[in-house]
Amino acid sequence: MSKYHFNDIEDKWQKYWAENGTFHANNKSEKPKFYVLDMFPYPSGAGLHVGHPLGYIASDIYARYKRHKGFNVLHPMGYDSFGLPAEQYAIQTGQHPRRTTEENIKRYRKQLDKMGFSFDWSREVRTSNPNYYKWTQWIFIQLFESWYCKEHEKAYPISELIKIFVEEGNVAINKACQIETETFTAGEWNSFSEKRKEGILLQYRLTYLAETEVNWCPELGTVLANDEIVNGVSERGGYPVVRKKMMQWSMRITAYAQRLLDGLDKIDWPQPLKDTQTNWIGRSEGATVRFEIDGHDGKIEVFTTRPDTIFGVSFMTLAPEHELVDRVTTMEQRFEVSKYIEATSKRSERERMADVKSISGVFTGAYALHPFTGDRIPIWIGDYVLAGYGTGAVMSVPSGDQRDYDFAKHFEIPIPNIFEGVDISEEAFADKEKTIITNSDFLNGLNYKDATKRVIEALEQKQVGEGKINYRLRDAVFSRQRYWGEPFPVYYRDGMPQMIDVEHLPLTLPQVEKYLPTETGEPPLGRADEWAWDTKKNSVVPNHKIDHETVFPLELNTMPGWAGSSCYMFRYMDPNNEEELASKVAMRYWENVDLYLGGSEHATGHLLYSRFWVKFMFDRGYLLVEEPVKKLINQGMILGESAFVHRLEGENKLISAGKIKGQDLQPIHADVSFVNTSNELDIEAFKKWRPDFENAEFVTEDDGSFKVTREVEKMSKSKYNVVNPDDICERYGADTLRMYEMFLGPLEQAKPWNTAGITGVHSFLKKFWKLYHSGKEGGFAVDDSKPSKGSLKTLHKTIKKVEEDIEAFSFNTSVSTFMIAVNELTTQNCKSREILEPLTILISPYAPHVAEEIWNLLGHSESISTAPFPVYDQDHLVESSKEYPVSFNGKMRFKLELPLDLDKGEIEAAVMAHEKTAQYLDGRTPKKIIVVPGKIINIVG
RNA sequence: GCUGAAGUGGUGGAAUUGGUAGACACGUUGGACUUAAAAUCCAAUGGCCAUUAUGGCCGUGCGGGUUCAAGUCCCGCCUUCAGUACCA
Repeated sequence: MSKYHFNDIEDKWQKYWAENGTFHANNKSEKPKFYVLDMFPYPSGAGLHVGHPLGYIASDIYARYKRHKGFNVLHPMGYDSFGLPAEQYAIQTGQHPRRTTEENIKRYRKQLDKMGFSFDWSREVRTSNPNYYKWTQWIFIQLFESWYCKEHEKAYPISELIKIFVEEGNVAINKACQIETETFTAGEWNSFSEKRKEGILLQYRLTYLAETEVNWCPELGTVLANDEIVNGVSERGGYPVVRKKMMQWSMRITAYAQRLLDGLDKIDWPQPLKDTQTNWIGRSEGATVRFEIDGHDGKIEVFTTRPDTIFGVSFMTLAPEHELVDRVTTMEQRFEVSKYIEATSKRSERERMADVKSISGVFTGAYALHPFTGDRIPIWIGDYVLAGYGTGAVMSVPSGDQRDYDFAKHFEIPIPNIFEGVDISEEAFADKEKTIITNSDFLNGLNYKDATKRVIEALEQKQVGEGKINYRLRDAVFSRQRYWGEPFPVYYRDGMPQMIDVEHLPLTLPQVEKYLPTETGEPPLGRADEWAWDTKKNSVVPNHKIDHETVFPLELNTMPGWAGSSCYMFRYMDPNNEEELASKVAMRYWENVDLYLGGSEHATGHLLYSRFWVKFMFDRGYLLVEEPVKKLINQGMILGESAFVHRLEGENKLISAGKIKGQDLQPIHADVSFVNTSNELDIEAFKKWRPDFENAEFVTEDDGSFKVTREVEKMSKSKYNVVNPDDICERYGADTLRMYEMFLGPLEQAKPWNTAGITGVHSFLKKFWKLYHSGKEGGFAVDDSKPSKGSLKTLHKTIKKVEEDIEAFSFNTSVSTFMIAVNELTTQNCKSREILEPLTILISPYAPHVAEEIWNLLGHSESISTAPFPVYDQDHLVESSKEYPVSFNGKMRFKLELPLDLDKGEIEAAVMAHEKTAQYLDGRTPKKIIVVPGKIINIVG
């Protein structure tokens, strides 16, 4: 075999790896462990395009490298197989989502196998598999059975909370944990009915049922989380979203806000991603203040980050949805107010967001009382105040906040100045650092920091407010009105949710006729005939048996997409365990993910929820670590280069790119497979694909070719710019694909795919192959000859560089290093086993198939994966002497031939002794000479 | 608006701590082999000027600064991309 027949080699080794279980990780090993994980894919019907495997290739390179380095590597893969597309396909075709999902998974697996990844497939998990989602349901039950103690910043079993209620009521615990519910004594608690007790406990559980205002998407017939909405429309499909009140399961992620923030310091994640999570959590320090209402027993509570400006308050503003609006509005203003509230409620979220500039509001006629001066402060309603943040009410300080300022100007409300030496005639003054408070009684003359401290003390003393930390983070709605998701292990007795006993899990999805919501607006599970829970038999029974004594209705909602992906990384450690999510032994060994690769789009979804669940599981002792992932890398997206032909507006005439000059044109996507690397369109293929252009006139270039224009867009089927990895593997081989994807540019950067450049990497692999096959008649020729000094240097230079590059995830530059090495060794006609064997190991993480084949030809019976990584030997990098360039005023002046065994001082002395050197052009003498071995000598003046 | 990242040849991109800018690859041009094409190999390739070999000047988005020395550090701008957005 003298030619590089990549297809044969790849088939052979993929088969060998599968048969020998080469990449099976063992839970018991003397070696140190290393856990490399990819974000598992949703198996979509479109299959993989060349963009998808980028991260998998990078993680695979790292996994193989770590194996060479002597680690026991866990590198699993699975499928996030619950999801909306399969359900929508089911709605259209009536086919069960399980079936389409399984078909898609088969296709994915085939494509992944073709690329030669070193996944341990024996550990595969699928979120839609009952053996797996049993554990998702189990975690849900644990969350239900837990509450969060703010005082200790930790989750505890709900039984401990009940004990506290029985013994001392909830006054103390509410105060300590900053929970605001009705208070009761121990005696009262004990006299409550079971139902009432359950209702109270529900307000403390980490997952709870509550009527919440949710983002309802009528088109999708479901509720969406904040991170599933982009620009006011659904992320999937782009449908409008409206606010609606519904009874929903929620996750009390807000309990963990501070710990989620603190944990970021301990993990090695990209700074932009950490910043996104920090912003999302949105911690702000300030105070709550309670304003009494004149002639009314209610109080308006506000949150402010600027309590120091409290003497600048000239009005209060409530969100239109605020519960006090109705109660405080005076008779005179009632008409105006209801008119305003109706108008704002009609405006969709999207309009409200788009229209930030226009100011609207209405006076309620009521007045609040200033906590210190007792002044009457008018209470207004304005839609610039959001119901969902803080308390939904603000104390408006027009001199210190631009929005308050604009509102006051618009409605001609006074703007008292409380800042010393500041002109507020044009705009508000919001610079905390330069603030000196004036016209403010006991705060006069103080800066922001001192004034804040003083005013909080005063508020607390008068019991009208206190210092408070507020978070932007909202509790996560956990219910979805869908079929293709995890069913809740929940039935309802007397309207109160009850958990199904853990030993009767999983609760599996029932059959339904259609996957649409019911006519009455219930979720698809409302269509199931058999969806009731028999508490005696502990099994699902037909709905007509519901008697509310022993048989109860089951929850109709299913869980959201992120439920299954929050703890899956732990299931890989022990995927077939029937008793636990994973055994303690396995978890103690694998700890958590050492390296996680995936896209940055999961910053505020999966990655935040996962951290939340893991912290909870840690609190309750089910997990031994507090963070799921130690190091995370966001790979950049590979974009597509779409091709466009241009049609003359209103005519059946297509204009080649070079003939476009200012005509009215309509760009039309052309499939990129009809376009060659010089942007020439295959007109016949295009006509066949779009028969509507069969008779179109093609205005070509002068040479008769028809050219398209190119544009970089997201790679997608609908843009006809998808490049299929199978085709690339067929034509150039998986090794070429893998190396080329790495060579394309820095891993973390978004970059367009361009097949044209692939020949460079492909010819490198051919050269690499030829390095071993240049014997007589092209036979395999490696010998035991002593390597030349040059070859040794090439090898050790390569080891050093490649090792550094892999550790820094600069996979693109290490491919260049290989190219240089192979070129040099070819020039040197190197045949020495001492060089070529380690070189093979170096390349194997990038080009595993060809390396494995060569390794085999070199006479090894074991797979190359277990070979030890070559050790770099500095001695071989250094020659006996070297010509040193000497730099001088930044420009190279001359070169000096010096032996290399000199130390720095000796080299400096040698340079100083050289009479021409020791002077600058202006005659000054350098004070110091800096020697950088192997590179340059610097003279410092 | 806020936060973050980034601006280097025709193109993708290298450049370790401030130390020969443009590695490596694509593309382009020329050459070898071939009846021819493909494949392969060799050479040139930032710009401008000079050319008898040796050379010279400019050059990392723009304007300043620090330094013997700046793509890299500092100050002030411009542009692009991403995230987020009435968060009190």
